[in-house]
Order: sequence, then C-alpha cells, then structure tokens
Amino acid sequence: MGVPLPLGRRIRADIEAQIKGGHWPPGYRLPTEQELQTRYGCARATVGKALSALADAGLVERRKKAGTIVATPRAHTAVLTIPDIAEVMAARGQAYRFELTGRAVRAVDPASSNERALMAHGAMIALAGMHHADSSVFALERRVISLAQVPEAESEPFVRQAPGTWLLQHIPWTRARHRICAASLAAEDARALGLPEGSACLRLERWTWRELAGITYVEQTFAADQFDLIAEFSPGGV
Amino acid sequence: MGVPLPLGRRIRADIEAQIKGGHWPPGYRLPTEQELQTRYGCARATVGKALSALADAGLVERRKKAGTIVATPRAHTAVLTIPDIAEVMAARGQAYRFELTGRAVRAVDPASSNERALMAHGAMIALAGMHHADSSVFALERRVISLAQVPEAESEPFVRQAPGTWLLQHIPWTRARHRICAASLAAEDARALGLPEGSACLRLERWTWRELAGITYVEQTFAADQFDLIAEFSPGGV
DNA sequence: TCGGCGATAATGTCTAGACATAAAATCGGT
DNA sequence: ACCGATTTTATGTCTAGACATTATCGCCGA
Repeated sequence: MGVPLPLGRRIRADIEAQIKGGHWPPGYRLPTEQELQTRYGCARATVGKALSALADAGLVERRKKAGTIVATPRAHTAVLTIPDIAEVMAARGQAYRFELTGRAVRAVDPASSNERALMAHGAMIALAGMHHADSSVFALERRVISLAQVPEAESEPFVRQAPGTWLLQHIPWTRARHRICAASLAAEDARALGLPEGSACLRLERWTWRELAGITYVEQTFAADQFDLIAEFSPGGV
Repeated sequence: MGVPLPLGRRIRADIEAQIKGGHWPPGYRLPTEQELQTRYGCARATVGKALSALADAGLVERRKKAGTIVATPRAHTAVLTIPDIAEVMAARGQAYRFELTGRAVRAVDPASSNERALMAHGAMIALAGMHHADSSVFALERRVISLAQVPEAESEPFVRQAPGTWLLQHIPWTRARHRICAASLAAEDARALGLPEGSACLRLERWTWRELAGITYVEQTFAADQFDLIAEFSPGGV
C-alpha cells in the first residue's frame, strides 16, 4: 500500500486484468507498442518489456507486423507437487514405516526399457520395498540407483529410511521426468497390497538425472482409493 | 545453421551451459553485469536482460549488492501439461470426434460435493459425452458449466466441438485445480468404453474459476492403457 | 564485543534513440 | 484473376547513458 508499482509492472497488470476479466478475448489484437507508449507516456522499451513478459507467461502472442494478440490457450498447465511419501503420512497424521523387501547389486538389464532410459550400461543397485501407513501397506516401490553416480548407495542399508528420502537429501539432481498412469494390479503386487488381482492402481514413475547421467528410476504403485495428486495453477504466475 | 544467435541469447546460452555442465555449481556467484558487459563488449541492458531471463527460468537468483548466484533446484515439483484431448489426437495422428450423449439445464445439486465445490447455487448446464479416437472410444466426459458465468453455453450445441475446447477458447479463467486418481470402471462407463466392469482407469478432474466465481467442473475417464500424463522438470524449461 | 550507521556495490527500472527482421499489404505485370 | 516483387508496419534487438533501490560491508563509538 502506498508504494506505487513501477510503470512497467503497472502496464503488465493492466493488460492482464483486461484479459482475465474477459474484456479482451482470445484473438483480440491489443494496442501497438506505439499506442501504449503514448497512452502511458513512456519509452517503447518499457511497454515492449511488459508485453514480452506477458508473452513469456503465455497470455499473449506476438508476431511481427501482425501485432500482439491475446493467446488462445491450448492446454492447461499446472505445477504439480509430488510429495515424499513420508511427508504425506505426516500430513495425514498416520504412522509411517518403510520396509525393504529386496536388494541386489547387478548390471543394467538391457531388456528393460526403463533401465535403458536411465543409462546405457554400468552397475546399479536394485531395491524393492513397501511403504506402510499405520499397520497397512500404503504403496509399493521398485527402484534402481546408478552406482556410478551414487557410489554411497552401496553402503546404505535403506532399512529404516526410504531410498527416495535419502536420495533427496543427499544427491543433487538437475532433471526429472514423471509419468502418471493407471494400471491393473499384477498378482504379486495385489498380494502385497492385500487386494484382489486386477484391482485398479495409480502408478507413478520417476526418472532422475544429474546433467546427462541417470541417477535413479523409481516406480511407485498405490491402491486406487489411497492416493491422488492435486495440481493448482493460475496463469501469469499469481 | 549459419544464423548467428543474437548476442543476448548467446550470453544466456553460455551461462546456461556453464551451469548445466556443472562448472558453476549451485551457490556459485557469477560475474557481475559489468564484467559480462566488458567480456562481451555490449551494453549493460543486454547482459541484464539475459540474466533476468535466467532468473525467470529459475536457474539463477539475483539479489542487489549480493550479485547473481546459481540457484539450487527445488524438490520434486514439475510442470504438468494437461493437453486438450483434440490436440493429443492430432499429435498421435488419429481422427478425433466428440459425441454429445447428454445435455440438461438444471440447478446445482446440493448433494454433489463436486458441484458445491464450484458454486453454492444457481443454474448450470450438465453435459455428458465421449471422445472418439479413430473408431474407438478414447475417453468419457461429464461436465457442468455455470450459466451465471457462461450464459453463452446455453445456446452452444457442443455437438461438433468438445465443450472443453470451446470453453478454453472463449472463456477466460484465472485459477484451476486438478485432481488425478485411479479408479475402477462402473458398469455404465465400462459399457461405454467397451471394457469389463471394474477395469482400471485414470480419472482426471478439473475445477475452473474466474476470480472467485466457478466456471466449470469436468471429470474425464480414460482406459488405463490409453493415456498417461508426463511431467518434466528441468530448470530453464528445456 | 556488540550494535548502529553510512558508504558502496550490485541489480532494477527507465529513456530516447537506432537498425534489423519478418510478415502482411499493396502494387504491377502477365 | 493470379502471382511475384516491393513497400509498409510492427516487433526484435541493441546502445549508452541516467537515476532508484537495497543488501552488504566495514567503520566507529558505546
């Protein structure tokens, strides 16, 4: 309050309000930089910067000679936060426990496309485990970790702390890719979750890299009614 | 090839390469605008714009007096793009068709929590339909639209164009909330999709608002092996 | 040693121009 | 009527400054 917005931001906010208020519909051609320059009494670079920022945010499209038009959104984008399972449990007020059910050091399986997507060859550690909520099984996890990138993993027990939690806290990463899909439970997984074979489940897969080197791949399986993902978005970064 | 990058973009690309190549680790303080200005032989505004773009992309953080430092990437958040179904079909090279199977104008059902989450009362239009890929059913959709916010919807047939596509192109919105979960197919939906009852499916729900007023709620159901969502996070948006 | 306070160094915002580039619009010839 | 060359126009990029803002550092006094 009291602090006036810098002119550039005010121009941007004004235009954003016109668009979000529906006064300027998709396809509407907005005033040229010259007109805005005159209207606001400022240099062309100032309105240009405001319009470019709106273009970066996806609210408008700019084409030479054609001018600047309100963008027609082609998709909904949202910032999805994929929480650490231990944090989900804490938020729900349930007791959390990770149980390691399998552990092996081996070479990359060239028949597995999920492993190949992470790295071409080398040694890795393969882990399997269950996430418990109170006394029931909440999720299943299968993971491989590159020993070339994370040699410390070989001496880590992963018995009390889930490997995902440990990795997040110890290993820096630069790129991650997530895949979210639904699937039917295979017999073995159904038994572990205490559900009928073929039940619906949500599957979350994540590949993580540091630069070009693959660090880990994980596949988490949740019973259909146990877990969902919520994503919120306001365009323009509000 | 052969077209030289504008200087500003080249500066940005150079710095990005230093960061992604690991030569400038998180926390590293990069050269000041003055140093870069001398190094590249350009005006300060040019390096400033490049650095600001990197800051917008989340690769660096800028603080007055302290300078510009390489940012530490945040934990598992990713930009999820939820595409318009017609665009998915176009990308896959399949023929797309929307079929409207139900349409009614009625008041908000106070027993439906999904409708209550959108608005307290008022008239709405309820739609049901199927998204076809080539000759098979790709997804089911149920939607309600607020007639107070979107009176044009009453005279819109929604026979050729899916309501989502129409809304996205005509109605501005300021906030959206998505929920992603797995579910078992109810008898009616299973019949529509041509699958056994109880099959796994991915369910996507979306609530959309303009300011505080609810515009629409939609629930889309996909067969498990038909559709998945990919979310990428790489700082800088590559 | 600690706290405050001013100098300084860095980015933030802006101006008034210049030239480059791309695409729509127009004009001219067939 | 159509196609191609030219003009026009709006944005893209850049310069060389100016002043504003603010966090940090170092100094000085209690």
